[in-house]
Amino acid sequence: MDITNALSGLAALAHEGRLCVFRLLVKAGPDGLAAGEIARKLDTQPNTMSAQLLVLSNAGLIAARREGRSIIYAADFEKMSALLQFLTKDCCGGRPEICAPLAATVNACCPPKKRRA
Amino acid sequence: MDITNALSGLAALAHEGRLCVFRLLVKAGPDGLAAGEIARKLDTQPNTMSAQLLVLSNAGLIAARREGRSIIYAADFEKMSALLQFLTKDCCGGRPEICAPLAATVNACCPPKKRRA
DNA sequence: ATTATCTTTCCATAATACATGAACTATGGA
DNA sequence: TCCATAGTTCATGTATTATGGAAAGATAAT
Repeated sequence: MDITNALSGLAALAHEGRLCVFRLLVKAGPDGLAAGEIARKLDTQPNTMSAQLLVLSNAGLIAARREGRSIIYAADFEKMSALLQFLTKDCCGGRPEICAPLAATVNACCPPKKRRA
Repeated sequence: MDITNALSGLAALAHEGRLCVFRLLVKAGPDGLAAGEIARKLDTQPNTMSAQLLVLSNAGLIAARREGRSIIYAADFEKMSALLQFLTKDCCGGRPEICAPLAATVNACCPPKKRRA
């Protein structure tokens, strides 16, 4: 993840429609959702949705695969992680208490494996 | 953190100059840096930098305080955490392995307190 | 082959964001 | 008071981006 990559990801998310799409796909998980289904859920026209999906896809935040007539989009969780890592790089300059809230959230979702939290 | 808030944060970061400013301030920590110093470090004109700082400030990602003739900007780490939490909300739908890389990064920076990691 | 469904691409219009020069405000020192 | 330093604000030209109608591409069913 370099800065160009991070910028395209942030720009892709900095748009109400696309942010909703991304969050929807994050919740949907690896199985993803069909383009038309996303458009219906978010009450957006198919061509507009297609453009939004393209932007997210170009940023690498989501990936597309064809299944019959449908095109299924799914969030790319590794890319998302990489983006967040980029933002939190050197986040607290040795002062862990600064980003403790973030750690708490992430650990609530994904508890550390070593020993048990 | 609601979606409007998140959008302004993401939009603020989706700009090369502003992203560099933010990362610089994240590294600088709570002490922050003076506006002019930031402009010099990033080789940007003072008025352009002022506009960039305003956008970040309006998004709540950084905060300003006056010290003599200087205005010191510092990253707002809580806000940053809130934004990342917003993005990772329901991030893995019960599949912790999906966002494990992020957890690893955050924990490397801010190890969980309970027991020792 | 024809038709229906799902999605994308093309194109024109409208809206928004960006960088810069010039002017302005605020603080501190002589 | 006068001046220098530190930042900000304003106006403007430019460029990028978003949207939706119309048409086209791809797949499946009859």
